[in-house]
Amino acid sequence: MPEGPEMVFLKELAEPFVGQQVWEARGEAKGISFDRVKGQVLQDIKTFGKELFFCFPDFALRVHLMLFGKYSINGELNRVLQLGLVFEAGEINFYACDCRLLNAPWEDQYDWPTDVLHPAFDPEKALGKLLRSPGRFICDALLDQTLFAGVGNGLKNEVLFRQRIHPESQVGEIPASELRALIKATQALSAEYLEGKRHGEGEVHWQAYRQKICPRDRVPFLKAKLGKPPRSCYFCALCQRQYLPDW
DNA sequence: GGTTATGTTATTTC
DNA sequence: AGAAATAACATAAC
Repeated sequence: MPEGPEMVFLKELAEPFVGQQVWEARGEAKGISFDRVKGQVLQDIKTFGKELFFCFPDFALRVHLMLFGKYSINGELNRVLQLGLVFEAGEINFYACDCRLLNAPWEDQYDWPTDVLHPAFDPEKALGKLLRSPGRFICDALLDQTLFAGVGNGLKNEVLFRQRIHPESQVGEIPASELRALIKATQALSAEYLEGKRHGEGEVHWQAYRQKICPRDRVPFLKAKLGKPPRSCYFCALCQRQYLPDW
């Protein structure tokens, strides 16, 4: 479920509830006073990276699907309900996820344009932030939500493959032009996946992530846990260049 | 039954 | 104290 484009898509699915009053709020999520939510009018739905926010006048309900999160709109799943909101137009239910209540002014905690899908995402600003840690591996940097909110392990692998960059390349050794292209490709691929969701193309068509053979070189992808902390990387030893210091 | 996994955060360790 | 490693959590598929 949980990379940025999926969350924007979910936001769009839930948009019919905006402007409606919560008829019932329930679930097992700790730290949420469901009494406080009942009767409130949903003002807006926002996303930041992989986080989804149901915005009310004095607070927001934040949902993060983590690894195994599930949701159902106008239906129920056979699991422990974490958060369920019932409106006149229907209901939305969340399971196996992290749900929290954030008190106003909660929006100040987020640097919204850091989200690669935000209209104001600024590739140059991202490049500046990226270069502050020149010694880290690019596979780690791409997953850093303070740099590229919304990028998950799938997008990470895919964009590195597309740009022909080895995951264990050191940020400071990659030419700035390549980094710029990588950042723009990350933004573009996220938008492309969102557009695919909007057109009902269920699953994303991965070229590298979870794939066996490099479609360019017809050789097996290497699969390894790289980075700190280790995360699965799928990459081609032939076409993805590794940038490392000479010595 | 064991391993793996679209992710983050709390706790422990150095 | 603070950085870094480890554990924890939830769930389905192979």
